[in-house]
Amino acid sequence: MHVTRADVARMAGVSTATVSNVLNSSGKVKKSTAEKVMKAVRALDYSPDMIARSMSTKRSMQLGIVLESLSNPFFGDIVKGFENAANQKDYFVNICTGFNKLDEYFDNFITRRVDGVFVAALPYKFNMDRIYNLVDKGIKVIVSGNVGADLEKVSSIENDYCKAMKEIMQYLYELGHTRIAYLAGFRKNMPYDLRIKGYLDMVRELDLPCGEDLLIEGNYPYTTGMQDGYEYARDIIASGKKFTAVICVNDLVALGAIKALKENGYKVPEDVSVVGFDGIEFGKYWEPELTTMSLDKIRFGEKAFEILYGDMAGKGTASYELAVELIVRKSTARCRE
Amino acid sequence: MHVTRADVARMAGVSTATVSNVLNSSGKVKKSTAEKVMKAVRALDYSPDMIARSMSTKRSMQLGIVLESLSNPFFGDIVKGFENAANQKDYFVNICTGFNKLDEYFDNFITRRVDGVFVAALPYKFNMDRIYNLVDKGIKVIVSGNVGADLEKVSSIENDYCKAMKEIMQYLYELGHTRIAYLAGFRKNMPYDLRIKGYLDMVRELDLPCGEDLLIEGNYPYTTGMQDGYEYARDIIASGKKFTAVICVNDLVALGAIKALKENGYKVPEDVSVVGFDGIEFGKYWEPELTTMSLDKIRFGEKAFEILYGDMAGKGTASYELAVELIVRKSTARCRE
DNA sequence: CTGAAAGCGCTTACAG
DNA sequence: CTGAAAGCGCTTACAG
Repeated sequence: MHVTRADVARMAGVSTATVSNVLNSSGKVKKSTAEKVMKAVRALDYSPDMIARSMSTKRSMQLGIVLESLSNPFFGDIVKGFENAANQKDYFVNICTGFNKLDEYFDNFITRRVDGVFVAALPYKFNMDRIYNLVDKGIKVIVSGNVGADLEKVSSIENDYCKAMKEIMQYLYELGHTRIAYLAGFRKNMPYDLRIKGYLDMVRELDLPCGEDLLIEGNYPYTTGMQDGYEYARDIIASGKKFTAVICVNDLVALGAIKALKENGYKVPEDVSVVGFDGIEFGKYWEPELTTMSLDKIRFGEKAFEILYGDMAGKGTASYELAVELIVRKSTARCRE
Repeated sequence: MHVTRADVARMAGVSTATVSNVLNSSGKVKKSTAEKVMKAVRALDYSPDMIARSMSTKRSMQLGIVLESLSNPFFGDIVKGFENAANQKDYFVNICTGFNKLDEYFDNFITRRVDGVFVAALPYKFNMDRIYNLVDKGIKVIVSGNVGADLEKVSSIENDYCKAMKEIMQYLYELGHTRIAYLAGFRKNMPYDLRIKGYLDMVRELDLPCGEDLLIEGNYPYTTGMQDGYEYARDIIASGKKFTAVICVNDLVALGAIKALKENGYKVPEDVSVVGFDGIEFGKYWEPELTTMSLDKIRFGEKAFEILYGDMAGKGTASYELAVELIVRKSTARCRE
């Protein structure tokens, strides 16, 4: 049979309240009593029922993390960082990865009484009102991706992508590149990618001859895998536009783009320099090794949890911006001519 | 305030039992009553409390999936397949990714009353007794990785790696290769990788001149990422052993190995052919494109859930073997000489 | 077809 | 320092 607190209490000759008190180490139980209780716990191989516990405490000790895909190791690392940090504090994390059913997840969060959720999905996938609805129900949330969320209600964690992009542009410019393409993955009017803003700002600031002509927008559903990079690069080559450098919205896109470039007779970096974002491990082994704007993905996940934890502990929402770092490898070089 | 079944019942002018009956669509409620109830549900924006529900039903509708890492997209895809299938049946899945704290997870599964768990971690990481302990507590489990588990107690899902390996060997042999190395990642005496068995069998069957000399064992902690592949390949090159083909325990290792090979002046596939396992997307974009023994990772995750679901539904344990398929690309070629 | 009531296994003031 | 009791929000026989 299933052993409960009552069994333990009976064996130890105390009340269930006392068992609770020792198990939750409230410190208000005499040492000798506590020992009796622990002995019974061990003897019966008793393990507390978290569900019953949640029922009383109104805290499920469950978190949700929602993201579209795990095919990009970038997200895998973020999940890992988040989950490990959460676990340290006795939270379990539910992974929610779906491309088309985010709404269902939000309903589930409410009905399952999760304590908090980390939304790392593409923002165009959901409605901010759904998020606020969670908050109204007492669920803390942290978002990522420049959703333009009300920071009184939800926390946020971002990378300084605008600055990062400017840094890349500056770097490329100093290498002599002026015809710099950007494989953006998203569309210009989508507000959540500050990379686009950084790019456009620099095009103007540096007075680049290409203007906005080399900003290659993405197409619905805006996936950003290797295949997409391959296709975007193939398209821009086919268009006949001239360029000597291409920045990509992430490393996967960059890797796919390099493939297309090579197939079409371009040498990387001799003919065209390529830069990615994310700093996934693969880039280091690519040929040529990928120059990338890297960030600490594990740390990103950990930090997201910390902020969420703070909010759950009553400290209120917070926002944070992670540092990114340009890692120069072999896919970029001085512009020839 | 938080709205409960009692509120709904009051508004609809029925008992809470009736509300339950319509919400669980037991079909024993008059249509007109059900409509009254649903109207109240909507009016109050009521959502059921799964925790309270679990409390009565003794089912948490939570699953666990444990794996070491998400850095390899191979696992990301498996998680995705598993999670999506689980979600279809109203299960939430807890992701448990830790390299060193598997035991904690097992305790948590019990205390949190998960209904089932999918253990996709390296078997040397845990003790089978811990798994059986879960089963004794009523938690269904499915394992992967040839743990030599008692199939009366737990389900299993495997790939036919032994056969797959033999197929690769045969393929390479027909291409004229006889000095075929295997970067095994694990040690020979570890029982859970049937690839090793397949390799050794074929070495004998084909009467290969290398004997066991080209079986390169892994070192603790037996990680199998690109860095590892890079190092294993570097080591075998340094050893001076002659080989014309190398099979790798997974694609990541293969990709790292190719990098090391190239750096040391070997051309792939002209000088040495390389084959991986898994069929992750990256291989397709590599240079050269990677020949690999591929399997449907999403399907793998889905199938694992199906089996677990069957067990949870009382159908008992089951075991399943997934088909794998050799995808020949550009990293393998006829042996010259 | 519907309702009263017991029960699921905890926690937490409150009394003593 | 310890215990009796109410409460958390559901489900499920069982009566009617």
